[in-house]
Amino acid sequence: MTTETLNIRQMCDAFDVTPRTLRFYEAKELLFPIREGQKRLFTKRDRARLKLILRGKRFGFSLEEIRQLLDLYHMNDGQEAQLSKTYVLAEKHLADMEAQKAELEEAIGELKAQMAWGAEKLAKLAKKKTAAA
Amino acid sequence: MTTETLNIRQMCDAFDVTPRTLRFYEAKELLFPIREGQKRLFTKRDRARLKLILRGKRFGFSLEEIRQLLDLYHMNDGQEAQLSKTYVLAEKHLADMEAQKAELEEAIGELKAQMAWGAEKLAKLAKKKTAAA
DNA sequence: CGTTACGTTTACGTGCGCGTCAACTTTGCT
DNA sequence: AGCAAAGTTGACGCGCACGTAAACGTAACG
Repeated sequence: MTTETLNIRQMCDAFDVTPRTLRFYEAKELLFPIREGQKRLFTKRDRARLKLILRGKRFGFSLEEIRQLLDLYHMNDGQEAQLSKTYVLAEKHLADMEAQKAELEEAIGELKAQMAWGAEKLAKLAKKKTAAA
Repeated sequence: MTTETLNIRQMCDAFDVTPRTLRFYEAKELLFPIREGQKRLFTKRDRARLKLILRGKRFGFSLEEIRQLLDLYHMNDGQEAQLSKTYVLAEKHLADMEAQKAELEEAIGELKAQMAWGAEKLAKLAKKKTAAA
């Protein structure tokens, strides 16, 4: 296997974030790196979680919302009592995401239309210039 | 036609925002309500812009990014010099949005998979309870 | 004429997501 | 032993997107 854990620098390079960000996420209980002495070691689980965190951010979720969602992905068998609550939360997020997808598709359509309009205008300007030359 | 312009309260009710938000957007030059005395009147153009602003926010764009994008939607014939620049900007945003759409679809797929896993667990728990009763 | 409702400006405050020191420990060379 | 590199813990700072309170204008209503 490749290196089982990453130190903070490797983690930063791998995900293009700063050490401050990783420590901040740990403070907010989004990541749980293990300690070797006082140094952090990021496990495969942390890498999976960070990927989800960064994705969530791109979708406009707050870190707190993301933290709650991560529970679904990293639920283990000792926490079955919470599973139902987490499931309901996931349903809401799924609905959010699908709504966002629909809106995104609409927005893309509109933007394309606007761009087509702009392209036409630009073509006219180019023509004018050519004619003037 | 219905009311041609809206006062600040009507505008707030129509879009579920606060007066502070509308004034803030005006200060940032995202909206340009006309004045009747010192009171703001929001035109159809402002309503169209606000709709785009709120949409942009949901997609994670900053107000400054949104302000620049709005130029594409409200380009008039006096500003053709800027058109090319705005067009390039729009291309970037379009690429962003399509990338986001792809990622969103992937995320939705993964979340659904996780939820299926969770649903199975829940079913098992329900069974156990039934058996115990 | 007062007062109630709605709007305005000005200005300071707030929560989030980190950036940026400063001061210190630990580790790895040489 | 000495020293630089890498990492750590506070703690304060900052930009964004507003919230919130104070003090004021004005238009309408009884």
